[in-house]
Amino acid sequence: MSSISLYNSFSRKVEPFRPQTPGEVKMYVCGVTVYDDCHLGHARSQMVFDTLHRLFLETGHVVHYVRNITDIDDKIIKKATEAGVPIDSITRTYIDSFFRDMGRMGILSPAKEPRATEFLASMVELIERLLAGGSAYRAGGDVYFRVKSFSGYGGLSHQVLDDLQSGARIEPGEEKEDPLDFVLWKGAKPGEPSYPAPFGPGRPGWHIECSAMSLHYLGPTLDLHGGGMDLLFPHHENERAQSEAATGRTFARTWMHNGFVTTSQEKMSKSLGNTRRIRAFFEESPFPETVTREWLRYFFLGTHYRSPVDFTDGGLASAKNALDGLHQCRALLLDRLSGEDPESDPRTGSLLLSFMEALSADLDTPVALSVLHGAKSRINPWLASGGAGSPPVDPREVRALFSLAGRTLGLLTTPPAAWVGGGGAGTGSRGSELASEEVDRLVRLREEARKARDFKQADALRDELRAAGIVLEDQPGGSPRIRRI
RNA sequence: GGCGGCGUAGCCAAGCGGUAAGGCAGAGGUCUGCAAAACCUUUAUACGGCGGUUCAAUCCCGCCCGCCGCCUCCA
Repeated sequence: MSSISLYNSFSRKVEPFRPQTPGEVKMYVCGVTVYDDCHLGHARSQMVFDTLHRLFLETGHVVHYVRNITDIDDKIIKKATEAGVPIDSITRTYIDSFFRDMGRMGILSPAKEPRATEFLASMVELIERLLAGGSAYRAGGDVYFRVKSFSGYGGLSHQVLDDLQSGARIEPGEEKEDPLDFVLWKGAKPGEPSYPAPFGPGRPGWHIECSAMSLHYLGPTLDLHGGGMDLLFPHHENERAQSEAATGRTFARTWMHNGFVTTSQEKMSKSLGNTRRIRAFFEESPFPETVTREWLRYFFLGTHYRSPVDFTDGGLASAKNALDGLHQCRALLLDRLSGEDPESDPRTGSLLLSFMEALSADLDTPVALSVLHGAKSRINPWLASGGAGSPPVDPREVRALFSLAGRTLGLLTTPPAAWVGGGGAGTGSRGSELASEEVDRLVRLREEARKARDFKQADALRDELRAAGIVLEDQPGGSPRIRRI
């Protein structure tokens, strides 16, 4: 099995991935702040790390995967206040929404999904350690991290302190020693929700939860820490500073950051108001959930994780059509091989090897997909001939490859009978306005016309259905296949 | 201003020193009453521009042009 190499944001190089304990991976990925539904940016990020998670599992690693849920945050408080409801009614709503979205996308659950509210004590303890060590100080009711006390600051995001200095600001009401310093604990103002702490009631700063939770579950040194590119600075830089200041150990050996999803080439973000929600994508999809899931996954996996992906109808249509071809091939293949036990399929072979090599090379999913297509074009002629002669590649290896794609990429898992081809040119689909009884009636009429060789009438009926979003595909014997677009 | 990324066929997208993977769309064909679907074949003297290094550059270096991101909450 080829070894896995990954791009490390810290060194800015692709390096062999070597966990502290061979065969065991401690990975921590930043989850979401639960004040709104997740958008496609979150979808891609979670999908990238899900793929990595699956790759580790496939290569026999034990994976200690932790993904946090931020349920203490100013935006949550603001939303709750505006709605006049308790904070936990907001967080409960969006935690549910988050889990529903992850489920829809087929994201494998991490081993642990801690929430910030469950780790207040650990955070307080960590802050006290920093205070005791001189890395933090109290000012007003707040506690700040003293950035200048950590010599490696800026090392992760490759920022120079002086350059950062010029952009940093002190908000009104803050009493920082230095504009660069960031808050570890925010003292509560009158009327604000708060948690007790030795240094006064308040709430934790944004970064401290990740330090506390990862330390708790995974110890001082992570093998891998991931998140979106936008978390590199300041979030990850600050996490690293406070963690290393507290433990004196390397916080993360490998840092991974995924690229953005854009619309009209612009970053999709809540502040720009150009987001597209995951739930909306699924709810508006003309396809069943598992089909939509594969569709979205294929779309994102078609671009390397560090590059931006522009979310367009054209790209979506292309992804759906490409997937259709793979599914078609798989359906024929499974049918052909139905008498043979998949358990006896080969475990090795050049196809399987190329696929794994692609994934192992810094998660090169586009190349992995091309391996799938390559297998398809080699096996198709044999399949089309009804399995005559000797196949150009071992069909059982192709079956094994498709199954491998299912385990690692979450693709080609929908049963052939449940796959829905076609369409995909944009979501927000219309669906058909025709009731199925009406469709059946028109199809029957057309069949009668065809039998009578009244093709003019038959074609008119077909056109009518087509206009209503129903495409008919005649089959050799029997009734036509009905496809909704 | 500081730091970083990107620019490859109509569109999307790999490759990153040895002479351009893959997908979508298009074209032609097989099949079909005709279609659709499926299948087969086909589609870049060439990688933003100009210099340089090299036996050899899309891949390395420099400059230029264009686009994007981080530096503030953000996956």
